[in-house]
Amino acid sequence: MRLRVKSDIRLSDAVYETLLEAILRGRLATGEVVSEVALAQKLQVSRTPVHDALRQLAKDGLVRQEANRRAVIASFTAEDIYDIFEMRKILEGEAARRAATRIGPQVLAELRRMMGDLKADPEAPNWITRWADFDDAFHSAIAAAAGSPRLAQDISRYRMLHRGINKLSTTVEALQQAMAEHEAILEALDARNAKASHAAMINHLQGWQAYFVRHFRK
Amino acid sequence: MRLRVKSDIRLSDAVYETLLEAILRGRLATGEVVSEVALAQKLQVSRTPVHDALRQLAKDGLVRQEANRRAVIASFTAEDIYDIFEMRKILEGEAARRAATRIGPQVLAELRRMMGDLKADPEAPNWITRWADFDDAFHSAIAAAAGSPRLAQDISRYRMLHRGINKLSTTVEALQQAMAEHEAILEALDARNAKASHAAMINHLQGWQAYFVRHFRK
DNA sequence: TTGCCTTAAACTGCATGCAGGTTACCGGCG
DNA sequence: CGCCGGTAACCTGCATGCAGTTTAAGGCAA
Repeated sequence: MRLRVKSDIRLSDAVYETLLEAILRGRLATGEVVSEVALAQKLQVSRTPVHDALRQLAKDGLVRQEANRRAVIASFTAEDIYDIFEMRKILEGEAARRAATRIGPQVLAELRRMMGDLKADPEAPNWITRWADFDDAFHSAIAAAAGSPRLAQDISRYRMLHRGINKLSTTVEALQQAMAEHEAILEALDARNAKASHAAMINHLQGWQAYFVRHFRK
Repeated sequence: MRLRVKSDIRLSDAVYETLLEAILRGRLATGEVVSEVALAQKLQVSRTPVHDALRQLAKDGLVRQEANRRAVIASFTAEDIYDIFEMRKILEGEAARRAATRIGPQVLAELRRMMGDLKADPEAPNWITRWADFDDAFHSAIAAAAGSPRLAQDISRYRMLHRGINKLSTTVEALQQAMAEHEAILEALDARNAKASHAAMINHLQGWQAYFVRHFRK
């Protein structure tokens, strides 16, 4: 692990970003215990900014940190996963509803283009990575288009939590299924149909929710 | 201001609680700049736990804290207030919907009792304080009854933000109006009518949203 | 007076030392 | 062989010193 200093002024922010990415990419496994001292050594900083960063991550729900004990990368029960998806359905469902009458045509076109590329080349070697990028762009764009900064931020938080636990290997079939659901959402947005957009998004997330809860293994 | 040491192990948690309460009670005004040094002296602790607490509050959105600058108690624009209520409508509306088929009769009865007490004695000297307690119990109970820990937590966060900016003196008339709306929600819950509960909650918050945005003064 | 510039005081972020509390290893006992 | 207890290493939370930045006060010019 290596410190990534973007344009952060505070060292503690850089540490936060670094640890966040490490967790989301699975380089820090769920349930793993990490000590401030060890992280500080790895990142070549003192314990202070590491301590700060861990407290921020604890507030995000990505780390559990009890007093006087080392931090533990959060692990989730099946109930947690279910609950996180419940929140995504509430928040992203509402975002889709609002985005239907607000999302810009050029954003829509860009999403269509990305999806078309993916569908056109299902055998590409980095297909899954590209799909993840598309998924990210797709959900972020809808969240942003809803026009509420706090809604977008909360959606981002729950998608982050989701990625933090996304260790199970999703099959290509599941992704193809998700793709079809994305397409349905895009169509509803294109038609500026708020109700249909809402329903399509809920349906999409419900499918993933069932999939994740079913394939959940500690 | 005085440090309240509940059963917190960490000093920084105690400082967090203390500052949180100070902000929510208006003892730290919005826009006020506070220095870690000054707070540390007031609370008789070193700067370290104060620093920690301020970063947590920043993550809650109650404090703005740029690098190398003193912390500023968050102030909100009219758009912020509108946005916070949008989130409350989304989250608490959904909570009411779910609570309709889940809330326990004894909880419902307790809420009814509190409301009855308030209605019976509208001239009590501490009526407004008691109303605030009731409002808190009311919304918290519904949030809890929805059965999603994360939904409850997010609702709590936005209600906290709301209280943080609730500096304008609400009139007794407005509270009476809110009381009637609460009654409507209770009736819908009592009837186990999810749709009506949802609508009543949204209606209630919409009323407050309009009220707050209208009476907003920097 | 008003505005600007200089400069000293004040403040934050980070490193580090210390005082507890926690963890883990190891030997002894059952 | 497993379990327990003691002890030593380790770790966290807090205090404090330092370096670099921000803030604010005072003086000078217009």
